[in-house]
Amino acid sequence: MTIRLLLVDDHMVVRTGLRMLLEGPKDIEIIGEASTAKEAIESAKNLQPDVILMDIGLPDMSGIEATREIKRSSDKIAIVALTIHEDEEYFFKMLEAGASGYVPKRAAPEELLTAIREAAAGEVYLFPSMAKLLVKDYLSLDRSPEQNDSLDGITEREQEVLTWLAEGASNDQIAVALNISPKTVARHRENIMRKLNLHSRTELVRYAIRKGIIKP
Amino acid sequence: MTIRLLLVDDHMVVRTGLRMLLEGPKDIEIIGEASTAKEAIESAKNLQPDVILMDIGLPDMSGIEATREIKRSSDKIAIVALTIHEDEEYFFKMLEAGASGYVPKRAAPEELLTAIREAAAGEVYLFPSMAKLLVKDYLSLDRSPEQNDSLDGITEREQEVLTWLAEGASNDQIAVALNISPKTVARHRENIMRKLNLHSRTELVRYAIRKGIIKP
DNA sequence: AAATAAATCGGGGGAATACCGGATTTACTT
DNA sequence: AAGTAAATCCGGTATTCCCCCGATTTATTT
Repeated sequence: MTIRLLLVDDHMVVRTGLRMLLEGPKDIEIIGEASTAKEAIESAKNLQPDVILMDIGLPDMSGIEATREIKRSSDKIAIVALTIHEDEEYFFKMLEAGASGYVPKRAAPEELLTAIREAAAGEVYLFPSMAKLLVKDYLSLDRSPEQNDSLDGITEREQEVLTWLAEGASNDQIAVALNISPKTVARHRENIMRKLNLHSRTELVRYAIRKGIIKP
Repeated sequence: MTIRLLLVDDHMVVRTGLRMLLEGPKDIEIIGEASTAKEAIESAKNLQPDVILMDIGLPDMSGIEATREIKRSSDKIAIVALTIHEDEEYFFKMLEAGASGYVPKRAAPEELLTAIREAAAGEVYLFPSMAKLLVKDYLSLDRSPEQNDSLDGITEREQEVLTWLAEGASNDQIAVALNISPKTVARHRENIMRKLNLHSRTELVRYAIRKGIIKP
């Protein structure tokens, strides 16, 4: 099975160079070329390639938008970005658009081939400098709903009340839900606030979101 | 400049195999071996290798913990995970521990070499199936502080008030902060709530967090 | 000049909140 | 058996909130 490939780049010389490079391997077959985003979208629809090699800097609209458009109509088509841009912004936007690979033009030919083959196989190839960015981003995120315990001595019932409070329920609503007196709810709330050193419902909501008790 | 490498794997045959593979390239020099996590931590401290090739399944403690420990004391040492595990859990934990590369044992020798070289260069190499997992995770996160535009017709002043409200300030506090009457603050709040179709301060807090106006 | 929108200020009423006090029952610990 | 902690309930009060009504000034648009 050969990989049916569509080339998208606005420079003829680049396309020609890529042809020379990619027509060597027997598992790749170039079935079309496009020099604008509009052409790319058209060709993608008509040719249904396995993989598209997509430049980002195109004359009419960016390869990112083209990627988004193509992935919307045919999700099966894998798209590999091949670009001069190595900054976070384009990279992350391309990922969001649905790209399966990201290769800077300075990369070795071998890497481009790998990216195309992995994309065709449903995998994702990221150039190491790009992978570094993504990992950095991953680590920067507080994956820290500090989940679970360590709610500083909050009892089970109080946690229950806390959840309702954080969801925005009034004392009366909670009372009905838990089948207890509104005064009891208020009492629980007071205890919670004292233990957590909070002083209003709004602080309580933020606390609950931080702890992952409720979603924003 | 050769890359000074430390091998960590509890199976001698594996280490021997890796030696055969890695002693070919002239840019890599194996300066040590370890068969347990404890040994690995020791050797890392003493030898200060450029890169460590780390197995995850070790007899005394996991390669993940060893990685965490080594990165804590010597951040400059790059660590590449080489393992049979291809599930999300180990992968993400290894990233969090500070790994610069993740290569399954089924990978081609070339890929392992690439990973080592990229890690030595300060980059990150991820095996395509792993990259796919990371991208999937990236996309799954609501990177959705839908950034401040389209706040549904909220005026500048109202946004200012909204920020204070969400931070948990009372009308009076906001009045002092903005040097206006508490009644004006209340009026702004009313307008905000009407425009956003919210009905309490708690809803307002969650809205603000969703929109990225304030942090949890 | 008229219209519109934004920002400011005010009154009033009913509801809910935040915080204080005390109390009982149950259950687990020492 | 005494003690502690949790969960429940009750009353009171000052404060704040939520929502309705109104208004003026200023700036921009038409």
